Amino acid sequence: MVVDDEPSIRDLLSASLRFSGFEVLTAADGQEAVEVAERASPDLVVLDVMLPDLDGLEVAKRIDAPVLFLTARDATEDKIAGLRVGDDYVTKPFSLEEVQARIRAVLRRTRSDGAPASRLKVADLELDEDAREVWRGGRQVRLSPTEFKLLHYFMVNAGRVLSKAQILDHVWNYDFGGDAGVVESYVSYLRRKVDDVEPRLIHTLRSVGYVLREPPAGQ
Amino acid sequence: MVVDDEPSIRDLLSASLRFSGFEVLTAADGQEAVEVAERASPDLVVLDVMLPDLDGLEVAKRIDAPVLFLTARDATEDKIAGLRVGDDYVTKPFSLEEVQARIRAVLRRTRSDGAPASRLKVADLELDEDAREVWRGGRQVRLSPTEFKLLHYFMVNAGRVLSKAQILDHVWNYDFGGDAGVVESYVSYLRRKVDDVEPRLIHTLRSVGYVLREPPAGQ
DNA sequence: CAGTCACCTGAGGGTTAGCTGAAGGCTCAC
DNA sequence: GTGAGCCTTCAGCTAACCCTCAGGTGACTG
Repeated sequence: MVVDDEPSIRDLLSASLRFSGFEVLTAADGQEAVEVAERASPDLVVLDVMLPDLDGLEVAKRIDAPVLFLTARDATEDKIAGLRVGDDYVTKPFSLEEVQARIRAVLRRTRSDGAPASRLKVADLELDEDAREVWRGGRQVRLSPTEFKLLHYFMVNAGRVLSKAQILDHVWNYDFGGDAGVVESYVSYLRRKVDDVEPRLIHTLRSVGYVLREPPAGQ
Repeated sequence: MVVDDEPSIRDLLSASLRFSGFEVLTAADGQEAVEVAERASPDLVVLDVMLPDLDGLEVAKRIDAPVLFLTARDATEDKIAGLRVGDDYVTKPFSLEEVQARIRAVLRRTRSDGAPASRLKVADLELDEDAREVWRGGRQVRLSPTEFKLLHYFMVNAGRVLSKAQILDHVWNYDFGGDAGVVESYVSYLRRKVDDVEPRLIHTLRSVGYVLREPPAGQ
């Protein structure tokens, strides 16, 4: 369930989550959130701390589900200190990558703790979401936060061609005004750090976008 | 079993304990506590001394399980003098680290006393929960209470990345209003005391958090 | 084959997260 | 009351990081 009074944020999040295969309900204020949660008992609630009626933390108390808070970058520390175990938060403006990563982490933690081990793998390139570690051919590689988010987005969508606009929308904050040049820069960084050996995994499709995949045998 | 009339405390504790792998029942007052305990015979009861109906000590008498009392910081001494062998207490406001440490200690004492040895170990860093002693590379290190709680939290979660918010929520008291700067200070203290030799075990993940782990061979 | 366009990448500046020394206030023991 | 140890805040500093820009390179087009 997504709870935010701003329609643009609500739509952004719910569209992105639906696309990723989640079932999504929405609510525009605290009152509605509590009611919907009671009827539908969602697995997780994405909840803006600043709501027109009730305080987000108050809403969280009345809901029996883990919560991912959305908060302004400044007003955080003190208030969020009150979050329960299992909850988490993301500061606005966020990127969709960030929100989805946190959602998955919370669900993984909450849900039956037996299995997870969140490891993505493409050829000899491996990424551990929990430990935030990346390996190429057995060698560990250190990535900056943005590099990590970008590589993660590539690996989740391995084999799929991603346009620079798509990448910008998912990996960078939703209010980022800059141009696509920054994507080129970061692809360059990633190539140097994790794609400097054969087989090359990050491929450019001129005037279309990028794709991460293992090249076919005869190439 | 967690017994407290304040829902927020009840939720905080039961969520935290479930997350750590305990099975948790709850009760909101003394009457309910006695009933539930009779049916379910819990291994241990976390019990608020101040309950709306019965006195916590009265409840404890009627329950056949070790008890961890929750008490206000002041009203302690005289009252708690009445606790039985095997029981223990924690003053409000507590930190989750504290409560879990005491719970484990009580269970260890109560349960078949064959196998305690509560020693955590990561690389050449060792921590004894009972003795509250810490060694690095054979040399004993003196830690303040907060330093010890922080290191303990790190070691219990060795290999897992912990955000400053998570650390704040577990190691500091639940009503601590301060900001995350204090975590940085304490990490700094810990580094000086227990992580001033190779291999470094406490690692910073910029804008993510900290992790305690043995660095991989190739780095 | 020349011109154009998309992309690559090195360099540089502004910004921010985190580290740490210092200082003030608190508690507790003596 | 006094001192020691402890907790917390704060500010200056550093290093890492993010983004921009511009020159260069290779690919496609006419």
